[in-house]
Amino acid sequence: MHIGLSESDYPEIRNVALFSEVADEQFRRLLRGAYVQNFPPMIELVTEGDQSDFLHIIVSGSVELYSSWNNRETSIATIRPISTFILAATVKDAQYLMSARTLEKSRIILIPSQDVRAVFDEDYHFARAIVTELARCYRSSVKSHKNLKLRTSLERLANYLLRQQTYHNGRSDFDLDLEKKRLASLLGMTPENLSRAFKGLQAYGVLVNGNRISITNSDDLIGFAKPDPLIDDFNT
Amino acid sequence: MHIGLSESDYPEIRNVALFSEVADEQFRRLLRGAYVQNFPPMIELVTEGDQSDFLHIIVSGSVELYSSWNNRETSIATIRPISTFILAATVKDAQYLMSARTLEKSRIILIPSQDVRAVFDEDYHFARAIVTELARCYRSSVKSHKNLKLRTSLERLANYLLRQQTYHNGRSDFDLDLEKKRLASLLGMTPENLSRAFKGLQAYGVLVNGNRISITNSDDLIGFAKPDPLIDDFNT
DNA sequence: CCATTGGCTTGATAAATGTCAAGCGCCCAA
DNA sequence: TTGGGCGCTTGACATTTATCAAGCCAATGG
Repeated sequence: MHIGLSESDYPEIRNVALFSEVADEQFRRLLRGAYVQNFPPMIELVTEGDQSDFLHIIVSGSVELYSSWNNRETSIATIRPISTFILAATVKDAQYLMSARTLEKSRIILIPSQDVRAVFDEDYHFARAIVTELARCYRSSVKSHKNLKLRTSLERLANYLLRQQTYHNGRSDFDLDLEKKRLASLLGMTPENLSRAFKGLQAYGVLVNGNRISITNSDDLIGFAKPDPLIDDFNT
Repeated sequence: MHIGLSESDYPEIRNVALFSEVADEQFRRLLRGAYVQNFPPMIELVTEGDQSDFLHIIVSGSVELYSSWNNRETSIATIRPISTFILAATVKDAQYLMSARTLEKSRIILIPSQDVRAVFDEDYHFARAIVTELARCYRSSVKSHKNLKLRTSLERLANYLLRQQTYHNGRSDFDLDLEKKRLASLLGMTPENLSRAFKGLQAYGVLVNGNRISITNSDDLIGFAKPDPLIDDFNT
């Protein structure tokens, strides 16, 4: 199951922002102890509460970060290539705060956490990249917090759709890349409520047909959703 | 209003975890451009959307981080000495995502963001400390996210009270260190609802008298609140 | 092919939370 | 001293959201 990385994988990993500036020697050291694995869908990669052994990098597929308490479960984020996840636990050498599972067949690189910390200590560019990535994750968590506390579920859905539309280059039609029940959990509501919320957005020109979304009147939807770069932009 | 730092302030600042390991030369450089100011209560120190000019360190008093959207406002955290805030915007050279205001008369040190970034580039220990602090902030934001999505308002209040009790060394009586309306906002509810939530916790041995809280039966309250280190511990 | 499963939707209902209005009590400044 | 403002509480009510039960439909596997 565990397969060492081959040199042919290296260029791809170099493309991950975290590693693009690392000195060659340190880069090789990072990958020397690394594994790459292909996972089927719905495999639990990480369990909250466990000690952080590996930094994970998703190369293809998709991964859901989620968390449980008292028999309830909530989706916290979906991760798509190419990206790392659970970096904070790795740098702090602490317990995972979230669990992670594959949603589809996914290819994941695992780098031993201790190697990440060691290279952090030796390579300035890597340290800089880690700080940038951590700051990005932190800020994105704060945005998510604002989204949850300042908006109703209908507003969260409306803004989610607008973000998806942007992601699809502004097309008026696009497919949801997530099961609706997971989207509901991500947005902090029940699947039943999500169904009703989609109905509620018909009044603002949103048509739903299975996974297909059509936004017939962007201005109308924007008028309702009031998107805000300090909540909805992933890059600020 | 702006007052340069004097050398007598240095030892105090050294105690901030972020600076404890910085080389002396870099430490002096950081503080050379810094200011210290005393602010009255309810002064807006930082406005969301503004560019990050200074890293803030609170030396005494208390500061509320909050955010607004569409005429709604929510409290996100309260910061107490000695601690920094809004570090992520500083290291990313980005816009503030939250506003900050003093709650009481507070003493704040302001270090130009560019100096922070410059010293980060030169001093390894400082870089390490920034990463640790960022990871801590990120993880605390994730905990807060879990708290909001996995728990009802009554459960959030119950766990808040248990955390406060721990902070007060487990005493059965202690004072809230926050106005109730701010606590309500922090916990994601209205002041009216907080009043009723306190009533609802009477059944688990919580007595409220003004700002005074008495927890007459910790086990009972713990049984209801089900505190979880992965949500409620600040140090993991 | 059929039966089963799981995701999704819908309606009815319940629970949680918010809103509005009123009143109490405390603090502070005129 | 007193009047107003503000924080807090309470009650009545509205809205939002969740829960439960049933049914539809598409995908899947025997």
